[in-house]
Amino acid sequence: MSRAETSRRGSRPGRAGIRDVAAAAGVSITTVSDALNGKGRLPDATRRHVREVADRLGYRPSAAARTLRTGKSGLIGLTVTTYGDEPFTFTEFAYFAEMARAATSAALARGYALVILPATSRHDVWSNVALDGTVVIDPSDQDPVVSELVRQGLPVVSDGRPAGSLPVTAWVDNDHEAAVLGILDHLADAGARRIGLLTGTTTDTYTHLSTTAYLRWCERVGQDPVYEAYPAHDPCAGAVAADRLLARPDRPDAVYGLFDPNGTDLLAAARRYGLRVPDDLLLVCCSESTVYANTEPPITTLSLKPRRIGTAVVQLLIDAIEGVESDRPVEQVIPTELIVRTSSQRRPPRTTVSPPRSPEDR
Amino acid sequence: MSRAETSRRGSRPGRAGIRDVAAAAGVSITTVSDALNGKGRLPDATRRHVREVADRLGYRPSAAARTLRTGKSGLIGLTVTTYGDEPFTFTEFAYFAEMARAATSAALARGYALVILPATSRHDVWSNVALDGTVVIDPSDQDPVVSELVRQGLPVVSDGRPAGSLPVTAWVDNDHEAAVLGILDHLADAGARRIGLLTGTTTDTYTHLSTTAYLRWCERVGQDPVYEAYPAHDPCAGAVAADRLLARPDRPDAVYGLFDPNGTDLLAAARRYGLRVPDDLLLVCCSESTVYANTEPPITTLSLKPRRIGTAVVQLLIDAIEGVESDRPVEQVIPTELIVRTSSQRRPPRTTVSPPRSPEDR
DNA sequence: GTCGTTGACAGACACGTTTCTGCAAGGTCA
DNA sequence: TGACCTTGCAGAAACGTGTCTGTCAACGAC
Repeated sequence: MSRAETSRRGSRPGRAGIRDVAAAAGVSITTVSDALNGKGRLPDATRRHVREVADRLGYRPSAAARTLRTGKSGLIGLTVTTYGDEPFTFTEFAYFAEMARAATSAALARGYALVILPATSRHDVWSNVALDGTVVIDPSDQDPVVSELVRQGLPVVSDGRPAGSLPVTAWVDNDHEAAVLGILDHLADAGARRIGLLTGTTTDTYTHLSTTAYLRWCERVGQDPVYEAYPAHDPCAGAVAADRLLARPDRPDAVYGLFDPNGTDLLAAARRYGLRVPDDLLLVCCSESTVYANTEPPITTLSLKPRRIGTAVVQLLIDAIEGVESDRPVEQVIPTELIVRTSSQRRPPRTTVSPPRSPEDR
Repeated sequence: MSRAETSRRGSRPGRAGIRDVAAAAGVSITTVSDALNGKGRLPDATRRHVREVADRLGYRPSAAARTLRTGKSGLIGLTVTTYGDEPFTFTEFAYFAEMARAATSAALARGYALVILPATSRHDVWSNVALDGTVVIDPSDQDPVVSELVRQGLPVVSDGRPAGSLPVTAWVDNDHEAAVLGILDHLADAGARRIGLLTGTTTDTYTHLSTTAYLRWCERVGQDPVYEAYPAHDPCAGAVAADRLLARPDRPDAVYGLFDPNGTDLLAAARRYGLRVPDDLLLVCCSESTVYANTEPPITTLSLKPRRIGTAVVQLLIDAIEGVESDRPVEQVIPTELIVRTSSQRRPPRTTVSPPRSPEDR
C-alpha cells in the first residue's frame, strides 16, 4: 500500500531497477538481490519466481551501483607503451595483437573485461575508470603510472621483467638472453662466420637485453659486433637499416632481426645486393606472423609465445585481485620457440636450383 | 567538533575520500566538489586552496560513485566478432589492430576509454560494465547484442553497414562493391582474361558484398566465375584454398584475395605451379600489412583505411553519447585505396628476367 | 531602518546496489 | 511449556559522489 509502484519520479522506461522487481514480485529488495546472486537462504520456489519476474522486466543490475557497493568493477586495465606523437601504438604488431587477444580471452573466461589505456599519466582518463588491477606491458624504469597504481593498492602484473625496483605484484617474461644466445648458436652451427644484428634505438627491456646478450656472445666467441639500430616504431627506418647493415664493408653472412618486419626488410635488401638466402646470407627474425612460412625462401622465426604470456599475465592478476592462493609462481619465464625454416639452414648437399614442380609430378 | 576527522571506520590508508578533503581544507563537501569540477560560484582563493589540499592528499574521485551519480561512465564498448570455439578472434589481423588502435586513440582524445567485449551474449560480462555506448564491428543480421543495447537506450555505432533493419545509431563502412569492381577493372586493364576470387565461407557483410559484386561483374563481362571459398578464420585453410584455385582446369590468370594472408598464400601456390607473377598470374589482395611492399614481387593491395574508420566510428558514437549536434553524417562511406605494385602490372616491354643487381651497378 | 539581492558556503538527498542485523513463525528438545 | 535453533524474509545502513535547496552575512536602495 505504502509502496510506490511508480518507482519514484525518475523511472526511465527502458531501465528497471531492483525496486521495480521487488514490487512486481511482491517481495523485498533483499530477497531479490539474494535470489539473483544465489546468496541467503531462500526456498527454490521464491528464487525461481524472482528470477522469472526479473527476466520478464528485463532487469539488468546497475554495474556502477554494484561496483560502488562491492568495490570490485570486474575491469582490468591493459596498458600499452607510447612512442613519440602517436598517443598509442601497437608496436610489434602481431605480438601485441596476439597477446591482447589471449589476455582478453582469459579475462573473459573469468568474468573480467579489459580496458585499453595509454601509458601516459593522463589522470583524467585513468581516474575515470574503476579498475580492479592492471596489466602493464614492458614498463619503463620507475614508471610513474605503476607507482601510482601500487600506491592506490591495486595489483599490477607486468609483461616483461620490471627494470630497477619497480614494485609489481608479479611478472611474466621470456628469457630473452637465452633466446638470443640460442639463435646465435643456431646460426653458427649452420656455418655463419659473422653474425649481424638488426636492433632498436628504444630503451625498452626487450631491446636492451637482446642487444646486451648479442654483444656478450660476440665477446665470448671473439667476433666483432656488426649491428644497426633504428627506431622500431618507424617501419620505413627498418628497411633503411636493413639496407645499411648489408652495405657495410664488414657485411655479415647471417643476420638476426629483433622486430617483426625485419624478415621481409632483410630479404628485400638481400635481393638488392644479389645475396642468396640462405646460401650467401642466413636469416632469422623475431616474429609472430605466419607470412614467413610462405616467403621465398621461408624465414626462420623466433616466437615469444604471446598467447601464453597474455594468458599467464591475466591469470596472475586475477589471482591477486581475488586473493586466490594459487600455486602459480609470481615470476614466470615462458620459453620461446625457434621455428626453423629454410632461411637459416645451409643445404648440406648443394642441389641444383630446382624449378617449382607442379603437383602432377608427384 | 561534531565532524569526524577519522572519516569513519573503513578509511583505507591509500584512498582519501571527498570528506577527507573537505575536513582537511576546512570546507564542506559541496565546496570541494564545486571547486574541483569548476562549478558553483567560489572565489579563486577557495578554489585554489581546495585543489591544493586535494593534491596533497592524493585525492582521486571514485569512478564508480561518479558514474552512479552522473549516469556517465566514460567507457565505450568495442565488440568484435567471434568464430567457432575461439571465444574471441581478431580476424583480418592488421585491419583490426589498426582499427582498434585508431579507435582507442580517438576515444582517449575525447576522454573516453575502450572496453573490449565479445559479441557473444554472455550477459554476465556485458552487464558487469557500465557503458555509455558501443562500437560494433560487422554486426550480423538481427544481432541480439545490438538489439539489447538499443533497448537499453544506449547508442550503437557499427563498423560495417548493418544488414537488415538493425537499428544502429550510425554506421561507417567502405563501398566494398565499388572497391571490388575497381580491382576487377584494374586487373582486366592489365590484361587479365579470367579473374579468380579467393573468398570466405562466413556470412559477414564484407564477404557477402564482395562476393556478390564479383559475381555480378562476371555476369556483366561474360566470364564464368572462378572462385574458392574457405573459413577465413583458419590460416591453413587459406593456403589450401589458394592451391585449389590454381590447380583448377580453368585456372585463372589473375586472382583477387579477400583476406590479409591471401597474398603470400597465392604467391606460394603460384611458385608451386611454376607460375610467374605478374607474367603468368596477376595478384591483388586486401590487406593492411606492409609486408607486401617487400615481397618478391611486391603485391598490389587494397587498403580499407581502418584508421579512418576507427576514428570516424568513435567520433560518431561520442557525438551521440554527448548529444552533440555535429555536422558529421550518420552514415559515412570511407573510400578505399588501391596500392598498385608489381604483382598487378604486366611489364609493357617484356624485359629479360634480370638478376638482382647490386647497388654498385648504378 | 527595512527589504530585496547577491555572494559564499553548508545540509541533505539521491543514484542503485549489497549486506548486516533483526524479527516472526514454526519446529525440536529438555 | 518455555528455551532454543532454523527458516524465510524485511529494514536499513552503507558505498562516494553530484547537486538542489537553504542559510547567513553584507550591502545598496527606498
